[in-house]
Amino acid sequence: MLSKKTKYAFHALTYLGKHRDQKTVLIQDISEEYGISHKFLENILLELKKAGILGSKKGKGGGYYLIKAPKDVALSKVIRLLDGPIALLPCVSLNYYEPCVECKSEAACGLNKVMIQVRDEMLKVLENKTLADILDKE
Amino acid sequence: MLSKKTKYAFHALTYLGKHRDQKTVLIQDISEEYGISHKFLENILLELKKAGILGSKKGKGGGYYLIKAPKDVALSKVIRLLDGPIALLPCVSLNYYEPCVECKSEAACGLNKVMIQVRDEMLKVLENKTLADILDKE
DNA sequence: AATTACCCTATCTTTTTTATAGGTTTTATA
DNA sequence: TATAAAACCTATAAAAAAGATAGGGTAATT
Repeated sequence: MLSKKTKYAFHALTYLGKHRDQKTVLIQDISEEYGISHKFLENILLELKKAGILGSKKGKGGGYYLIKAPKDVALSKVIRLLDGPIALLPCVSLNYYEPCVECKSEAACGLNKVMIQVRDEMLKVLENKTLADILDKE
Repeated sequence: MLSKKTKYAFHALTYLGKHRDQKTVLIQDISEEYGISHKFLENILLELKKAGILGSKKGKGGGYYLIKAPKDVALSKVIRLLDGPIALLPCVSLNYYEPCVECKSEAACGLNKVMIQVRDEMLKVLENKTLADILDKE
């Protein structure tokens, strides 16, 4: 399951996507809309900004805004950013690889090989579905 | 990511699958092969037994054995048993459904709809890949 | 009857997740 | 230029989940 952080990130991105007509959106507007703690959401939006998905403006009249087109924000990007690996095992993660301590030989591990297939199937979906798909359905 | 419990369950099932020629396999044999705590593994094997995947025999010469054909042990079954939901959000879980508290209307939630699609794609893989696929690759 | 090994429950420790706190910097505008 | 509004930053605390351990109970086999 996704962490709340990631789920909230998707909610926030959806909200920002729906309000692209306005220059900026306040953290508070989003936090009230979804009942998310202001401070918790703040951390999430900051991470999205550092990742180049959001832009922000400080001071009065400031707030956050989408920097990318919704179709260019893949689900995989958001998940990796907030939650980490998408793969089901560390030994098959593309972005967060770690060997399994109990594994003598990765090359001879059937579990490893099957999980690589699972990962690739998952990525086919998560790399191609984007924020635009979410917005289309709202 | 899968929990260690689930990963260990797959290791144990693989080991049992590879030793189907013998009547039973000791917990200890598996725990030594993979360096898993005997007691921790015991709990896992018990759950697999309760789920009807493994059988066991008590007393001298006892141990665990596979009750099902490897091709009938889907990855999804093992994951759900030890880890819980496969879906990425509680509101799209088939087996562990819970509404999202922040969600006013599930029917109007784009995130919900997209995550249903993701879930279905994941299930396509996880329901069809089985222990037999792991064993084939060992 | 003794041994072997599964069965069960409870508890403890560690890690991760979730949330909070408090101050700093930047910007618009009156 | 003062003030208010808003993002930015860092640290810490609380809660939950995962991982691991302990110790005995029970059943079956030799």
